[in-house]
Amino acid sequence: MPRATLHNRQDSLERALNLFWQKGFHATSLKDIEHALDMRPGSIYATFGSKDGLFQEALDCYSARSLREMESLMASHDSPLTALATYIRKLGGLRDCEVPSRACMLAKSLLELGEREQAARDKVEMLLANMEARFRQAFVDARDAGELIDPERPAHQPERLGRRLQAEVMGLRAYAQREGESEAVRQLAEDIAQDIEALKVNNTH
Amino acid sequence: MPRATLHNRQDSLERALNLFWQKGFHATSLKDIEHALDMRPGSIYATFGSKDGLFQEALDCYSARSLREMESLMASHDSPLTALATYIRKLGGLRDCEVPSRACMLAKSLLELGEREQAARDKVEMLLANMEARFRQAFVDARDAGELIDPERPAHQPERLGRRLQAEVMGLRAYAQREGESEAVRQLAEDIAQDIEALKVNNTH
DNA sequence: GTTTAACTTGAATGATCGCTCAAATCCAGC
DNA sequence: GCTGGATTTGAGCGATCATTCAAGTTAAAC
Repeated sequence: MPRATLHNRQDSLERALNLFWQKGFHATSLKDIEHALDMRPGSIYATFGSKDGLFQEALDCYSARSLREMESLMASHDSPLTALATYIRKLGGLRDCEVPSRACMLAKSLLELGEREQAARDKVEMLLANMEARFRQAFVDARDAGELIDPERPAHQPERLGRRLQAEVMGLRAYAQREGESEAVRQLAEDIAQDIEALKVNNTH
Repeated sequence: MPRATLHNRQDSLERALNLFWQKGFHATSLKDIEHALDMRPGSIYATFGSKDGLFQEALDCYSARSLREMESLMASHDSPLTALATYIRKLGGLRDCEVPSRACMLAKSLLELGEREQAARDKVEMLLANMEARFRQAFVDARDAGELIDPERPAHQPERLGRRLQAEVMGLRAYAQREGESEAVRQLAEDIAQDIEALKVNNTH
């Protein structure tokens, strides 16, 4: 073993993620990446294969982090529905956060990528399906705990609630991408959160 | 007047819109545009000034069409809330439609455009604000007609309902951009539509 | 038929794109 | 200190990017 790598792979991926998340796939150039990672083209290609490959690894990075945060949030609440409402209310503060983009990286990529980036698109689809499955599981947990006020209603099936929540999150975060009063985003999140709490038995609203 | 224009401006704009809507701003090259409009670079620049200028005019074109459709839908229903529910249910059929993209062109552009396309971004923000204002107006009409079941509830203020609807539409259409069963999109739209109808007095649900 | 100005053409521009690879660099093992 | 092989470098590749403009084309006006 005649030489150690100069750069930490995970750290490089986080930096690349921040770039792609902020500027999108097409608007991010190799020049941008070289600067952000402090690596020369040769090293980048030796490590990640291609711009597309780096992008896909960054997507994994983003998705893993998102799922980790979601898991930690679910673990810290007894009630799945309360956890989800908290999740949404946190997104309501996005406008005042310092993040590469307020929009969801997966949604942003879903809308941006075309046929020429089929592999990355497939990955986005899979990661979105994972996220939706996690949402669905939260509603299954809620139902099994007897938390759902009307589990027989078709629209309150975990499958439909999970799907709906994913769409709400994509919509909320797209809305948060707009310039404008942060209070509007907060209110929007509050309204969505209250709709989730309204699914709960014995809720006071 | 020594020569008539060979190409119809509006027709060219529609073609450009379809291209940009499908591929996004960055992934659409002048080559693509030349082919779609059957025009050479010189004509394109003489007519529209720049790729950015053409894009912005295409945005106007999209927004005007969307507002026109919305207006026509509102006019054909006595109840604003029923009209909005119909609007959403129509979006539920997006997966089976032949459109350049299932996603909203404004949302897609909002997520894609960066600081380098500031002028276009500003235009997107304005057009989104217009659309949100139209949604808000529909809820004002519903309230003034006594259609709203609980007009005093904060979350049922027209301003908040309009904002919410815009976010729901962006979320629904982003979700529709995914590959997958068209039935899922239809159910999602149905669930949103029913929530709108639930705002209505004397609704049977 | 000639003039004239608007319109169209397409080769060419410099910049930038993602990417390659031969050479330089570096350090563990001896 | 030397050596071997993994790692890094950066000049440079061909392709493509958005854009320009001098020249060519066209049809209304006279």
